[in-house]
Amino acid sequence: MSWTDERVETLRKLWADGHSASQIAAEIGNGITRNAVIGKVHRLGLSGRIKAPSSVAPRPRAAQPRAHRPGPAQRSHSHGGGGGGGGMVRGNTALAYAPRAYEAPAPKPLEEVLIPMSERVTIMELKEAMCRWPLGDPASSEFRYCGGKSDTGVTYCPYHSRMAYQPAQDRRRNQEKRQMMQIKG
DNA sequence: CCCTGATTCGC
DNA sequence: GCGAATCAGG
Repeated sequence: MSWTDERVETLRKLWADGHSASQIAAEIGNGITRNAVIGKVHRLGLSGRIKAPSSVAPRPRAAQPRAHRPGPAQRSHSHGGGGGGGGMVRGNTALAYAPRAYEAPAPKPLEEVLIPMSERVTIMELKEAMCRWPLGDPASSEFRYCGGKSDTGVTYCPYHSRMAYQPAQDRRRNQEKRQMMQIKG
């Protein structure tokens, strides 16, 4: 199998959409591994996604003499290990951030400008039937809760309930894969 | 431990 | 060009 134009298109789309390499590999399937995805991403020149340059230390190159690849079934138990020798999807921290957060001069939350000060409540004013959606920095004295009306025992108001449960849609394909690695060893 | 992307380099 | 092995970080 090789990288067809169709696969490259899928790769670019998913990568730009913030999917992790292992997720894309699982999505394309057909023996495409996470490493293959990353390698292709580099060759396509779209590797630098969202990370800040200072986040990754500039490692010295040509300084890691690696033993020649001995064979397909021989590998030392080191760190990483090529993604676990078939490591698949589970955590996906890449989905946590947007693919365009590299230039954010205003770290202020969006809700802070949308919700008037008068509608927000402190933790002391918070009642059971009030929305507990956090606003701002919890370590700051300016920290407030939404305070919108919510049913007793319900955490959020209808508006924030949607936001809280929005990123719950794709948790399917990794189920079988994760079981394979669970039962091994 | 699990994961992530980055890089190297034999093929 | 491809991708496994490896590295480095969370």
